[in-house]
Amino acid sequence: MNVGTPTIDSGLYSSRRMPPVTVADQQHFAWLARSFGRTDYLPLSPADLSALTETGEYVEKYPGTHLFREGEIARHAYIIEKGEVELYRTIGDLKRVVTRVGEGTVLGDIAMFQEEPYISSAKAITPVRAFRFDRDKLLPVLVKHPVVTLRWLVAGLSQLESTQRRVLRLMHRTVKEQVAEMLLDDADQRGEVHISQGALATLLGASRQTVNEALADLKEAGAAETGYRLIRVVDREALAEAAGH
Amino acid sequence: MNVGTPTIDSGLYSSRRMPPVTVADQQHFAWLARSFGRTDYLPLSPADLSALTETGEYVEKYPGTHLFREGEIARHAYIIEKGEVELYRTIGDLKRVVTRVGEGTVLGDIAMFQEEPYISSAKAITPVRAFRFDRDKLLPVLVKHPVVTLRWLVAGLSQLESTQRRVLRLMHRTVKEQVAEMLLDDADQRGEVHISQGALATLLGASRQTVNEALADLKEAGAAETGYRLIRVVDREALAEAAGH
DNA sequence: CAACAACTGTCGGCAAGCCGACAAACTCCG
DNA sequence: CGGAGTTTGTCGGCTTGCCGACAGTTGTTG
Repeated sequence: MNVGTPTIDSGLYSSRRMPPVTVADQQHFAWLARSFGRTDYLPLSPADLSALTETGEYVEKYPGTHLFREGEIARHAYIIEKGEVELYRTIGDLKRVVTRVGEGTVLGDIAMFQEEPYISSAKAITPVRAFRFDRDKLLPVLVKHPVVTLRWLVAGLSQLESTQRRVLRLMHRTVKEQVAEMLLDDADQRGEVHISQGALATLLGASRQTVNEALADLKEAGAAETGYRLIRVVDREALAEAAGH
Repeated sequence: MNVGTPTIDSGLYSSRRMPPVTVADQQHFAWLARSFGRTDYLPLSPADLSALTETGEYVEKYPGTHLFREGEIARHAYIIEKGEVELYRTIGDLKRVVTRVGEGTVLGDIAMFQEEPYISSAKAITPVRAFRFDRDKLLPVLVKHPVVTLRWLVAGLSQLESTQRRVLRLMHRTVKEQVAEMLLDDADQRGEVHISQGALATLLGASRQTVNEALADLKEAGAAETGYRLIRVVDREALAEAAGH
């Protein structure tokens, strides 16, 4: 989503008593700034950013491992720098996927701020690199840096909006329409989506067979192609058509 | 359409010259504080609260009138003090209900913070009294009062959580289960829900007929009773049973 | 390279739910 | 009181999508 927003605040690295700023630092700062919403709005100050980097540390996760699990007391929030994470809840012995998220998404903050158990589990799908905020360090910093808090707020609210949109996307629509729209939304630069049809079905709350049938229709219409754990967008026009504009 | 919508400024809180603190003030403060999440967590200071009261004013809305409409540039956010508001979006010529909300809910903040058009329309269902925040006044106050911002953040995030829950509630469940759960969640002290079956159907994304059939089942099971624009919970146990625990 | 696990593709039977239609009941208001 | 508008209750026909089953394909691992 935030892809292609290369807004590096020029005056950012001229700050005072900081250690020499490396290229890695610059990338890190720019990335942190981007992650909290649009950069042209209430930009984060260098002080804001460096304060944030001291509220936690980077963690790396292999596919299949958990960032956190449902029920654990939330002491950390995460922001994904690279990779893909699946959020799910277990109800009874059923696993229900809440959503899949990628680069720039903030995770676990809901529970962390309220110091309650995590509402869902977060599992790495691909290799994941994420910044882990420490609650006890973060709160004082947020109180001292209101602009960062405001940014966080905006980021949280836009996530709320996209979830509301997802509600509407689920309601009143056939699986074929949902699949088409999902492909339009989630295809990468090459027009590919790397996901198994089963996982896609879980995301949409449909059965694997029905998703497969929908994909067969889309293939026949020349809108998409499928492979092993792969769906490729061939004709965006046709997909939009199938999604109902 | 907004004919006869009285925008009443309470006049109570026009300060800057430090007015005496009245009983009404205290009630107002307590209510504002409650609305932004749990009070035992990072409590709002009196200074925080009085700062907030100067960032907007009260408005009153008759049933059927709009607090704001989809597409208007968002310059205000609202917090409902009394009454019920329906959030909906129009897609094509279809009206889709996003949600219904009541006392304590914050509205329109997503769009306001980003200074973008409102994403959905907000219409009063019952007589509504709400506090309307003014963007231009609010932002400076938030920057100066980080704790308030943090509270706002927590409020926003818990709304995100309830929306996520709603996604799960919609998926994989029959209309009967959804109706039962909705009744359990939304019944008032007398165990009554005042809503037409048609409106309930729109909320759940189902047809009126199917909802009616589900209610007939629940009636037969002795779990609920129905009347004109009214559903009464008779047996919570049985309802929970029908909802799938 | 062989065996296994995961994934894709397809079929038929069955249930949930939508739609149009219509009668009966209820509210509101002059 | 009476009529208009809204809401409830119910029917049958039809579509979507779920489920179980199974065969074929692709990737992985020892």
